[in-house]
Amino acid sequence: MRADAERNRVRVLEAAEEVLARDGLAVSMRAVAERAGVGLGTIYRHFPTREALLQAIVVERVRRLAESAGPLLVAADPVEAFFAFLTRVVDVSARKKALADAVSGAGLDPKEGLGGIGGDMRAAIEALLLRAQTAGGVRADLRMPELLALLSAACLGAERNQWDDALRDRTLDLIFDGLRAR
Amino acid sequence: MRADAERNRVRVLEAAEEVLARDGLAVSMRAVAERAGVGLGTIYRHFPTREALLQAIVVERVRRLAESAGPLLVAADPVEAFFAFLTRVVDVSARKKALADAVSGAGLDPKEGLGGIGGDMRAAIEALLLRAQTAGGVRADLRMPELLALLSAACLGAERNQWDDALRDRTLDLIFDGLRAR
Amino acid sequence: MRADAERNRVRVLEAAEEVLARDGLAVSMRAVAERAGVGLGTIYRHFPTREALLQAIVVERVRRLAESAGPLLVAADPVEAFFAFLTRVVDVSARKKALADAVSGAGLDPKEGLGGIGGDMRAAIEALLLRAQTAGGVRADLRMPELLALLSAACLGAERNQWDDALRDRTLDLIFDGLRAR
Amino acid sequence: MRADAERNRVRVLEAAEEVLARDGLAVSMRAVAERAGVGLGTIYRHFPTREALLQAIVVERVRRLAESAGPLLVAADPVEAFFAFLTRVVDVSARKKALADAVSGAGLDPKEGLGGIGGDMRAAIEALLLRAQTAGGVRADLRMPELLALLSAACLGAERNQWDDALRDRTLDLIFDGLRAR
DNA sequence: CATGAATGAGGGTTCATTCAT
DNA sequence: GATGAATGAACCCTCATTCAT
Repeated sequence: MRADAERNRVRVLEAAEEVLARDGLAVSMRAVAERAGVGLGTIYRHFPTREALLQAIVVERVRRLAESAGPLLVAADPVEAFFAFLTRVVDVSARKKALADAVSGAGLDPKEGLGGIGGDMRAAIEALLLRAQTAGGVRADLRMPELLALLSAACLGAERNQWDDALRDRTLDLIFDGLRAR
Repeated sequence: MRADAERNRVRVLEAAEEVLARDGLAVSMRAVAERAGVGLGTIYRHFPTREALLQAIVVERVRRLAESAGPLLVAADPVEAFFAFLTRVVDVSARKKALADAVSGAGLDPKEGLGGIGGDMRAAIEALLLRAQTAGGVRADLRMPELLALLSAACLGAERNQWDDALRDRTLDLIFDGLRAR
Repeated sequence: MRADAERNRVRVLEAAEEVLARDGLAVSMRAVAERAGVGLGTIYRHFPTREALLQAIVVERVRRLAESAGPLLVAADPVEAFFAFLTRVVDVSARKKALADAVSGAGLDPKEGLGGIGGDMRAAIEALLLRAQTAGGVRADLRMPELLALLSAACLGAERNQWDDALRDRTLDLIFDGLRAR
Repeated sequence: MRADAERNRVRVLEAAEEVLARDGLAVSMRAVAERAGVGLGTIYRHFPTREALLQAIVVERVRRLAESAGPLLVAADPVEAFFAFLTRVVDVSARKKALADAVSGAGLDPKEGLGGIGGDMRAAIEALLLRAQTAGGVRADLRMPELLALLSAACLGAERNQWDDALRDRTLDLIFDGLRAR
């Protein structure tokens, strides 16, 4: 039963992930259940509340993203690593709805405020920023609040307007130019 | 009766404007009707659909914003004028919900795509951009798609995270730095 | 429109009344809507909440019952009038579910406590009691709390066990014997 | 395994007993299972249906109550014994929810009708009544149907309105006065 | 024309019961 | 035998939209 339950939990999460990526935070529980090929009750067994399910997905997404920063933290070129990570976050936002909301820290939990993205994510960004600044490639006066505001904005824009790769690159290049040390 | 009808149309629009600014795109038709002191049916007489009403407001807002660009088009300092207008748009976005969506041209009508903001707005921005580039204050290679993407992103971020004036200024300064000619 | 709305309000109340009388407090809103030949939303237009609808019915029932005490308050035989009213309340309880709950003051609003039946009802009973005591037909030491407890119990019993007229009379006779002055 | 099964049956019954006493007939099967420290399926192994489980408890309760009448059947004062037993039943009703329903014989199984309380209970009451009547302390014309109706009503009232000891005594005194031989 | 009452699909959630493990 | 995960009907309630008045 443990195996079954775990399998279903995963199916629910995957289905919710997909539906969320496609339709955004407005997903209905029924839609998730159908996508997962599972009864409504099964979702509620694993997640007490709609909110909880969406949170779980979004937290996991952010966790994975933050985790993916690992190699970049020891990359040879700290500046490139910094910009690469920001690009990655925006890229995922363009492909998966509701990530931008997560990065923005709003929508799911209004209290979260600007820096409401999980501590790991924030820490990863901060570490990458510090390395890039230390390496002299990023303005020394760049602070987290503005950086997060910029990242959040880029993610929201990328999701909302479905930036394609080319537009994303050109737009981020402009932003990144503003962040570089002169 | 023509006068009556027109008066009601205006009342509905004004009420919807207010409610939309306060509560965002999730406004209910009933809320608008109550705010306007008008029956639900009256709204539907003037606007066939919830979508249509919101579109109308958003179009009007954008129109007014575009209109406000007029003086800036003949301002003494084209570069300052260009940045001032962008700042104004972001500023309004932070104060009035759903403007960011308008500028993004998405959410209401997904077909609209990136440049879905009304032609006037787009034209105003383009004209300001051209003047600023000609004056040599803005990178010559800045093109409209990226500029609009940036503006849209900033608006969304400002609305979502309720940028205060200080954060807005600091964040926009970073963006603007990336747009300046070197 | 006023006429229509009022007609529907009445239909909803009548339907709810019937269904409530038949099935008790567990009625579903859908059952009421179907019985009334009305959409679900129509119920919610008139009554903001399930609770509110049931309250309204029950309050009206109690009000009518209390009102029906009027003539008895000036009846020639105060003692007979007193017992007649109690009998009537129990009688209605046996025929219409949820009245007993109302008289018991529980189920709908737990705060109500023992004397939670509307003030009018309570006042009517108290007045009838006083007249009957003054006339010397009812024990002078009978107080309201016990009287209401007895009445509530009889109503609950009559509803639950569907007392027929004969059983009701015999049972109430026993109770009334205990209330009579010796 | 027989022992195991029997032990579980008892645990389920005890848990259901407690939960029922506290929360009334609305108990959920899950609540019972958790209280019993047993899986949901285990309950269904022993009781085919929610109804059946509740029935079983109620039957057991009534059985124990009936059993407790034993000493009273040979008590020195038959009249006092009679009233004492009735008081005890009402007392338990006030403390343990769903007993009143049991005594009323309704709610769980509507077919049961008035005398639906187990034969033992009924027999105990009848025997006590007979002794009390023979002793001349209770009206000779008191019959079982009315007596059970009264008892049922008192139990329901005591449970619903949470009679405290004082109110219970005063109310029962009134009822008992109506039952006494003159 | 204006009104707002009516509609009913759809939303989140609960829970008795079944059955794979 | 025991477990508890899965099921899905049912519940209460909201809201865009229609249409009788």
